[in-house]
Amino acid sequence: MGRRRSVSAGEPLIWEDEDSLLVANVVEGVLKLTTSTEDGREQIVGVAYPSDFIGRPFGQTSRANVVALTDARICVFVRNDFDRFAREHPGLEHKLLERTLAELDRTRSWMMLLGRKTASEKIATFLLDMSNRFGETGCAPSLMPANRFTLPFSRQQIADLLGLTIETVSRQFTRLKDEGVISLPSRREVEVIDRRTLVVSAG
Amino acid sequence: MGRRRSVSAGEPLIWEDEDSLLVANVVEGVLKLTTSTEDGREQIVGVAYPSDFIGRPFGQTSRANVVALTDARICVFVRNDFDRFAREHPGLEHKLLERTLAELDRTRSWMMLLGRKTASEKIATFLLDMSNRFGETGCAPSLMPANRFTLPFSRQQIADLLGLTIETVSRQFTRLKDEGVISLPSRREVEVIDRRTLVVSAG
DNA sequence: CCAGTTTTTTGACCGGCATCAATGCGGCCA
DNA sequence: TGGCCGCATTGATGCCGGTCAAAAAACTGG
Repeated sequence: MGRRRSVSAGEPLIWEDEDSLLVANVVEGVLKLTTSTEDGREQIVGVAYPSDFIGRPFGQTSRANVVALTDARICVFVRNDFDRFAREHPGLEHKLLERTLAELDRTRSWMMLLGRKTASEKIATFLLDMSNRFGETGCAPSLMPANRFTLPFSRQQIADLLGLTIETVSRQFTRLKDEGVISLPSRREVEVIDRRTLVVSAG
Repeated sequence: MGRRRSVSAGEPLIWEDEDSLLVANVVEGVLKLTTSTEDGREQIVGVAYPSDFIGRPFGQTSRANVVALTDARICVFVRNDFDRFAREHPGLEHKLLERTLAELDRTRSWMMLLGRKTASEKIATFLLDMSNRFGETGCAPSLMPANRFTLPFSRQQIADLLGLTIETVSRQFTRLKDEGVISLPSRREVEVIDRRTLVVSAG
């Protein structure tokens, strides 16, 4: 009953389709969920990776914008269909509940970062987070964090994720590079050289 | 199957009880969920009001601390019992899912506040939030925000909620008082005089 | 009602991050 | 290959909010 769809990097997802709201599952790629103030300040409030669920079932509509960070493939459902199907299949609802609870946990730990951490702590936490996220590929999940990975974010997006400005993000990156903690083979690539220092300075 | 329990203001909830984890429903009162760094910085990541669910069902354990802000009554369940019961009663799981999704929405909009709003915007947003929250008493829910209410938070707790220091919170309060936007009959009481200004400055 | 304690307010000062501005770099296409 | 455009880096400066310190106000128990 789901319809496959491709979205290319930078493309926003519109959640109305033939006058019915949608929900979706991420099959491949990375997407961002953002909210913004009227004067244009933006905050990334969530990041959706493969197997993550996006959209808002059951009545309410969250007004988060969804934009693909990389080329992505998603599996779209008409919300009313999904709602009905979910109610008839408790196993599905249970899985969705577990995911939502896990997402809430992650979101709450991110609140700690936004409210209380310094710029350098934010960057360190972010890099470790990325490292763990992209280490899950291959064999045992999350046991081996990746020492080298490609960021799905631009500098501006990292800033929007961490509640900083692009300049501060850039300065922190070059500082870590100068201190030999990381190296930056290219704009989007990071290599973690001194993980211990990163862990300590993550706060 | 739930066991009633009273907690007095300031008392932390311990989630282990006879070597089994717990979950609970708030019956009366207000509680805070916090996380903190090793060096003592604290962030309130959630506030639980009557009818809210607290704790972490299904396997995972979130290491948020729960402390009662006011004297409170809660209804406690042994987690394993709750998990089993929930799986056998899809209606309950559905309700819990709806609540969790709503909580996730609220948490995400709080991320915007933490990451991108200024101190005065944070305070204005907070006051409007409180006003709406405590206006729901009586007749039609959330239609009439309260112009006068009692905060369940100390200044320090407001700071921990907004990602500020107690001094900044205090200064913002006195500024709003001096500008005639609010009045402060006592430490914990607030009267909103100029709601429009508050709405505008909430960002 | 008063001494003692905690919470809040106020003040002086400072620093981290934002802001504004300019330069550098890489990718893309003609 | 060269020129352009968007993104990223670097630099100079300023301000908001944090820090440190002290005074004031509000609770507490005797």
